[in-house]
Amino acid sequence: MARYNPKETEPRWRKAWADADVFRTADDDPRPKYYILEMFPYPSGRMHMGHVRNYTMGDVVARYKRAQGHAVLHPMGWDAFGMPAENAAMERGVHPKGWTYDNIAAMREPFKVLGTSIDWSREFATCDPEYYGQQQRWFLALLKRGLVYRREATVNWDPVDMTVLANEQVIDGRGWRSDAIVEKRKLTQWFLRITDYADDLIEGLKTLERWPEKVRIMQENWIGRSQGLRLTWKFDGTAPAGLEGGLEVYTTRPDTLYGASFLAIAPDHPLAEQLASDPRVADFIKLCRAGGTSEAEIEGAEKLGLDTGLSVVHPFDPQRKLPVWIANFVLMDYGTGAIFGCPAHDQRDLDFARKYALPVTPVVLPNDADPADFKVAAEAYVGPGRIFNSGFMDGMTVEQAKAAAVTRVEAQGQGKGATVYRLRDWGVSRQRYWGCPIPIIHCAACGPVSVPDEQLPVVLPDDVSFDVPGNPLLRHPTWKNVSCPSCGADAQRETDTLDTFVDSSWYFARFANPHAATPIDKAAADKWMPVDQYIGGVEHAVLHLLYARFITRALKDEGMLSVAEPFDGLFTQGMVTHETYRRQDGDWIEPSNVTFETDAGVRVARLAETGEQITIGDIEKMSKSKKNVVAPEGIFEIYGVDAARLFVMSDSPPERDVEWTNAGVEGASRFVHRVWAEFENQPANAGHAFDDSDEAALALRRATHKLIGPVGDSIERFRFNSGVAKLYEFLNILKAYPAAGASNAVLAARQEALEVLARLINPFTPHLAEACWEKLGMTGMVVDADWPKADAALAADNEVTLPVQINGKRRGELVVAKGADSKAVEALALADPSVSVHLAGLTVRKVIVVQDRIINIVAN
RNA sequence: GGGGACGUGGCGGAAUGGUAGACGCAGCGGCCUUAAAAGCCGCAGCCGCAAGGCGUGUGGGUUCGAGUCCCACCGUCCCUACCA
Repeated sequence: MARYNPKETEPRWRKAWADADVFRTADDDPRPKYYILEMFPYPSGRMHMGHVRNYTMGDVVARYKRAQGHAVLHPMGWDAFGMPAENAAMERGVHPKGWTYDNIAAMREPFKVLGTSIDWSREFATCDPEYYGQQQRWFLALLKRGLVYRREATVNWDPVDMTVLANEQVIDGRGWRSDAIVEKRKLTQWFLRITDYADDLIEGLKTLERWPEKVRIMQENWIGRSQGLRLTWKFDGTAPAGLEGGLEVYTTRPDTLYGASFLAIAPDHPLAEQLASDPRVADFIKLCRAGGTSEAEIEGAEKLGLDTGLSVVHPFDPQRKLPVWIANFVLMDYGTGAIFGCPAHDQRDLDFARKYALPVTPVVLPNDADPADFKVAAEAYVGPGRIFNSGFMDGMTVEQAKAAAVTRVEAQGQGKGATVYRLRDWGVSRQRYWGCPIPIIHCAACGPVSVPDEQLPVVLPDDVSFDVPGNPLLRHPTWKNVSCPSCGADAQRETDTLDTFVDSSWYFARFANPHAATPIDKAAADKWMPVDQYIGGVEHAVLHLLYARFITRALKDEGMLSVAEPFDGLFTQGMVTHETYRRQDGDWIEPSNVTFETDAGVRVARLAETGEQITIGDIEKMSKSKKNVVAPEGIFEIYGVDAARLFVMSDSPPERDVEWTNAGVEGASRFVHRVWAEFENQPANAGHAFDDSDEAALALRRATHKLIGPVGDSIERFRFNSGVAKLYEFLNILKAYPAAGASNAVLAARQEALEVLARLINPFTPHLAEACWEKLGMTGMVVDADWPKADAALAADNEVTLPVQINGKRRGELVVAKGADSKAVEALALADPSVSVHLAGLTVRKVIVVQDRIINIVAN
């Protein structure tokens, strides 16, 4: 009997699928559509286990939906712009374009080997001019709509690499690559007006019922809507230039206005900069900017302040004057960059007030506190209570006082109730080569002018050098020199490129027709959008998933799309982890160099070559730096693709991390071989001559029909590990009815079981499923077969085993007909000897019979 | 500081409020084999010879019945943050 040989079998079926072009999706397919998408990968050049897990998950669903009769769209592309290509260029002298396309070519192969049911005819990379050219087109459309603008902004500037860094790329105040101390610089940058959609993006979350609650909460917090008051404080005496109207602050606690003891402005507030002609102020601002931005530094940062000498008048009590300070903890880019400090009811303000001996006046009295001796010591009181020491607000609740204060301020013309968001507009300019060029021409006379439609795409020049840091586009001899589309004068192209998150914020809509002459083929997008199921890592919970939602809404308003939300269902999968190994000197060791032995029950790891004992470390995300990476290709080679797919789907719930282990994939491989053995053992002419009077045959048929529902269910509910467990369980049952020496009735039942099994394993192990289907002599390929339908009569039990409990403790069990009458069951239970033994000396108070479930006897 | 998730055997994990530990890994015993590997059959929460008892982080509560629901606490992990 031939052992299953995945190395021979798997490529044969991939070829059969490709030859029959089974995964090509037609736009005019009349069946109900199902669009499944995995977050497209960055083409690093290597497939990793995370990809295997991500794409297998999507493929399981895709193949299942296909079998269920859907027209499934399952496309694939490459998120191909970005820094690694430029880093490679700088480090190795290769061209980013060549490097990227080589990587794509290198990764396409293992992705195809994975056997996913992808329509490769729709493949594209974001660095294809055809793609980014269309991106430029909609960028200009949004510019025209007023959703794109330019302004000066403070950025993280790496003086060695000569580029802007994202906040995430600044580690302890230094550039993550150059290790240079990052400077704050003011640069003119392009922004997308995502804040225009802040409310829509929050409201839209409510419609995303098939998104994880966690992601919705993260987005809501990120957008950070708060209700408050913008309030202008008039200066006491002469106001500084430009601030004759006063100094505007934002607060969410207008109820505590009577507790205000100072105003504070951010070090980069215009007023602070105006005062910087005073060297004391200039020095202080410098001191504030020196502070790091790391978590630890912010946590431990001391509150620093400088009294400007200016003072303002309290809006409710003109007799009271408050000093204006510059404080390091006030941020310019939230609210108005200025606050009023109420130390009694805000911890930061309290810390500041204690340090600089400013007054602390409690104005909120906790409900059970005595006004005579309520004091705020080291901790600010932020709870509910009644307002006191507050003139017209005395006696109000916090909520009442907030409303009253806003009304009074508005009546005085000194401010307005306001909604403020934490969300900022999206800065999309990058001083980088390997990105989508921003299609703008700067003209001395006309200002920034859009590149005319007929001149699109603005294509990146290939002849660039990376031998000096900085943006090669800026020093390219000719590329940026053009004439102004508006007046014809000499002008310069914008040399900044777009943030790569722009590229990934609309690709899903482009898949509907990747070669359309407009950004989005509306008819095709109307057919396929929204994505029914999106799958990816939770690390994109805020950035990518928020940007994609924003761009979708913006493009809808532009008339390019009909849907407001791009992803109807979202699933965030866990990571693939592996044990780590280190030598005594701390060097990380690759798993392939480690051997194991068991010494007195303890696992000991040794270096393969030398036998040197090494330390088994934590289980962590596979990463190059810790060398705990297992390459999928090597696993495919040894165990076959199906075993690898099966293992990543079976070992852990998909939203949790899965630990890659050799033993685990070996277990999956054993299952593959055992399944095959059952098909091999089945005689060719078994047929479907069912004889339900044969008890064994009937039992097997029941098991078969009981399997179908739960496996499908596990896929629908993203409980793949449970579904796989059901399949394992079923195989164990099937093995109890061997073909050798079986009756015709059992052989027929086995035949049915195998025909069902081949279709149920197909989403998980598609190559094996084809081989099994072929072995059974079925026509066509299993990839085109329908999902099996369970016979309800066979799937339902006709008898049930009921546990009998006495006072909640299990004391026996009872086999009765399904749906048996409660009274009869109760009598049987009480009469059962194993039960009555435990009832001796007790009085039965009550008997609960839950039909077909359980019997509980209450006795004492 | 704010928000969220999770806590079940040696391990990964199952379990619409209804027999806790499915399934897999590791382990143990047996068969096969000259032997090993592979494969196959079986055992297996803990204590106990057994009868039986105890068991889902801890303590309470709701319920005929709680891993599951509620409250408090402990622990672990993740996200976020001088956000006014």
